[in-house]
Amino acid sequence: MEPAKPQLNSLLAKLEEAGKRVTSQRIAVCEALLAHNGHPTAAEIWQHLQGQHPAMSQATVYNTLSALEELQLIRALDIVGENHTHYDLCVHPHVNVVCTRCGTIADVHTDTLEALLGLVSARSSYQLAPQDGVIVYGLCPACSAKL
Amino acid sequence: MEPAKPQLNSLLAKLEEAGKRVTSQRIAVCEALLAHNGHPTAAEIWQHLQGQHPAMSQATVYNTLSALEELQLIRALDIVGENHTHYDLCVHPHVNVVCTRCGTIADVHTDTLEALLGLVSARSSYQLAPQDGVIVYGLCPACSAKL
DNA sequence: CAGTTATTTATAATCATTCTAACATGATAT
DNA sequence: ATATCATGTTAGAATGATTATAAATAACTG
Repeated sequence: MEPAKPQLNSLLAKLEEAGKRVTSQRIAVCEALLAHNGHPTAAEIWQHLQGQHPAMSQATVYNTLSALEELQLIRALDIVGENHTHYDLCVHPHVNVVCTRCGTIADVHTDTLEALLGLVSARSSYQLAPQDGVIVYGLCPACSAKL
Repeated sequence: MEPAKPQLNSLLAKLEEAGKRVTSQRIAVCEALLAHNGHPTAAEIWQHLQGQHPAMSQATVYNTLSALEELQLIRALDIVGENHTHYDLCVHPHVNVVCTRCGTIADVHTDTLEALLGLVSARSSYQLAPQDGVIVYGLCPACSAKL
């Protein structure tokens, strides 16, 4: 059901394919991305790396994330009410569900997404590939329980 | 098909209902919102008002937009690749389609939306009300023609 | 190894948004 | 009306995430 999480090696291989150098910093950022089981921000990645790579600059984290995003290995998520950009490791077609209360982001995988986007596409004459991103806002279970 | 654009009077009435004062600045911001046939940013509103209300401060524009958003009369849209927050005047359930190339935002009204949300809701156990917002990224007709 | 290019780093700059404190305005009650 | 008080506005400063800059470093190529 859930598509497998990308492997470190495949990320690094695709960086190399694209003519980017596979530096220790980029390896570390990729490792941190994979270690974070969620939708990390640049700041979270940088903090996570402070222990093992105290010399890593924030600019390098931003640069690496930009490179990965350009290669479509990760996807940027800008969420209303959050001031940091989050990143999604999963680039398979899926929906990101975001809680309007607490900001929690979840991934939803469904095989019918394509068909439904096809209908939206027909109404808008936009070309919608599901890997381009779908964000739905709502209430997460925890927050809706509190009401 | 397309829900009617909100009227100036109804916006102001709802501000008043909520115990907010209907000041000349707030009227002007609402007028500018309605005059902009799209998804304006705070900066665009402020620029548009420079002619008629040269004393209007940017803080007032931001404050008014925040007030309208809290009352759910407009909706904030944070778009990947855009550094300004856009606002959507339409708070009826609909999909915002965003071009990944040029950032153009379109509103799509479709009865398919409910089906999409029902599906996503079942898989995520999030409570999804369609007016909470749905954003789909893709290519607008103009950009896809250029490829 | 030498030369070239990409990458990293620290730091400064940018810039949308928010905060602050003084002032103005509108509502309310005498 | 007038005084009072809460609310709104303003200019300007502060915040803070991200990006730009320029010097130093590391990786590839021949």
